[in-house]
Amino acid sequence: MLLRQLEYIVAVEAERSFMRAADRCCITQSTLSQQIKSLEEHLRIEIFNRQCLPVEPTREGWLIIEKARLIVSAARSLEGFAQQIREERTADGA
Amino acid sequence: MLLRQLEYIVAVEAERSFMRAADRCCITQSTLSQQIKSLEEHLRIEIFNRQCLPVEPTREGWLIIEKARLIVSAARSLEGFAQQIREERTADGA
DNA sequence: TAAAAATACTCCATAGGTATTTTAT
DNA sequence: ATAAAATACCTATGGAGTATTTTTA
Repeated sequence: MLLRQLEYIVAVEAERSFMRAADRCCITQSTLSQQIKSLEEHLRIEIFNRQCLPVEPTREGWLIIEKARLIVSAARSLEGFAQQIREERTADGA
Repeated sequence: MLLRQLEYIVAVEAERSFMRAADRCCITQSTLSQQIKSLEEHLRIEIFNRQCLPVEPTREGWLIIEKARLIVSAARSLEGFAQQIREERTADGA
């Protein structure tokens, strides 16, 4: 399970479209589709229902996406925190 | 930044050893060393002080590891949650 | 029939391994 | 001297791309 794959499902939920989500993630629609499929196979849970357009999360997908959002958010927070540390370092002239 | 790399620094903090942490993560010491270096370069923060043995986190490393632990824990929780969903599914006979 | 998602390839970046060297006690 | 971490080098998996084929509405 990759952090990126969690970002992808969060993006699809937000955009309700694989194409737009791919744009947002700066990857192709093909890669997004493959990576989400790969995550679904890993978890053995279908996250999105493609039987309709626009795509929407399955009942189980919603629960996964909710947790994914927290993880993605915490990961971004870690990156931001690292940047903050670096900035404080230069401000100190260290 | 990879989820696995966060697992690696959490393991090193727990084991206070790259070798034992590698064993725990089922990878070689070499891979662990490379992946932690790669993470440190990505964040541009030195997480562990190797000038001493056993290795210990730097001042800044502690802060990163603390946040990493939360993310790793949330990721494990997501995997466990997925398993739970699958079990409920079979229990329902669906 | 016109969008959007899935798939069949191809490529290559990098996670991971083995063997060795360097470093810390 | 010796245990542990770093590094040089290699391999192979899989993340990502292009082109095309299904799908859904």
